[in-house]
Amino acid sequence: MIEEYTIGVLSKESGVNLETIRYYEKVNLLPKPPRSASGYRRYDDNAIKRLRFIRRGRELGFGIDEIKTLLELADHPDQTCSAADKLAQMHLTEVEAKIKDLIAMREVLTQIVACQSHTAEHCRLIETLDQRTCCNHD
Amino acid sequence: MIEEYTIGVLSKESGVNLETIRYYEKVNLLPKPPRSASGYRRYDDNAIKRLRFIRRGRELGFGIDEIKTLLELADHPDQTCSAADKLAQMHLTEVEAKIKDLIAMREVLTQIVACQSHTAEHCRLIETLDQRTCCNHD
DNA sequence: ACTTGACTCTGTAGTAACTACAGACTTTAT
DNA sequence: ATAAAGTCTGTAGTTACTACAGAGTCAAGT
Repeated sequence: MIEEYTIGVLSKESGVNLETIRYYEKVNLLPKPPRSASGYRRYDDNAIKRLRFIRRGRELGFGIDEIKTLLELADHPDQTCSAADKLAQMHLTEVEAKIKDLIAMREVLTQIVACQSHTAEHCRLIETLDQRTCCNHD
Repeated sequence: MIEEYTIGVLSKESGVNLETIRYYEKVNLLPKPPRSASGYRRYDDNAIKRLRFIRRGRELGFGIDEIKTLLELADHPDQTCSAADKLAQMHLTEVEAKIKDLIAMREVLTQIVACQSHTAEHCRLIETLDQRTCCNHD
């Protein structure tokens, strides 16, 4: 049995925003589906699978172009996987760099928030940005 | 002594890209500086201070609009600081949320990278995105 | 004086990944 | 028959820049 879905149903099934689905089509992440007589997009189960694949990729922080590559790899199960391995490794490195940056931010912000501020003159945040003093200056 | 700088010097002194400085002016983060007879921007020490303030704010992850608010607060040292406190607290919450998301990504990616993959059919990354199995499935 | 190179000017367009309409048409339910 | 909900295309807005193009300006060397 071949089920067909409108874009609204596909959106709910895949967890991807309806407008985003059309956007994915425009950037060639999703193939153009067949249309009904009146021009409505008609999707099948394959589209759901593909869209879920994309959503999981996005949740892992992969970019559109990376996901395109991964989809192509997924379509060729006989190819070696070193390209995907490489992508995963590179992406992990980027994620780790972002975590490092954010943790540095968190450290400063935590110190700022931990202090009681009074007027803007002695405000911890503004002091920090002015680089007049730091929070733990006493 | 009032020192004057061209935009190129200001860029080096503040650590902010030259084009970014013009952009900051356009979005009203930096006041329009006076011009030389030939139309060149002329900055003073105050501009350096302000731009460094902005750079530190950006390094802490604050958005342009938030920094605008902080600059106004910094210009009014007699006001209470609760607005800045609130901004810092809100921003810290956002940073913590981002860290949480990225750590979740890192966890999955680390598992994927830790495994030896062979062909795309049994590729950990593609398996994960297909949600066929997870890395630690055996 | 002239030329060369570095600097600066304005304005526009591109980046990533969507999101939000406007205005028109179609389908479904009452 | 009508109204509500769904869908269509195409464009513009979001964030914080970055990258030009094409023109004018300044400083130093010859």
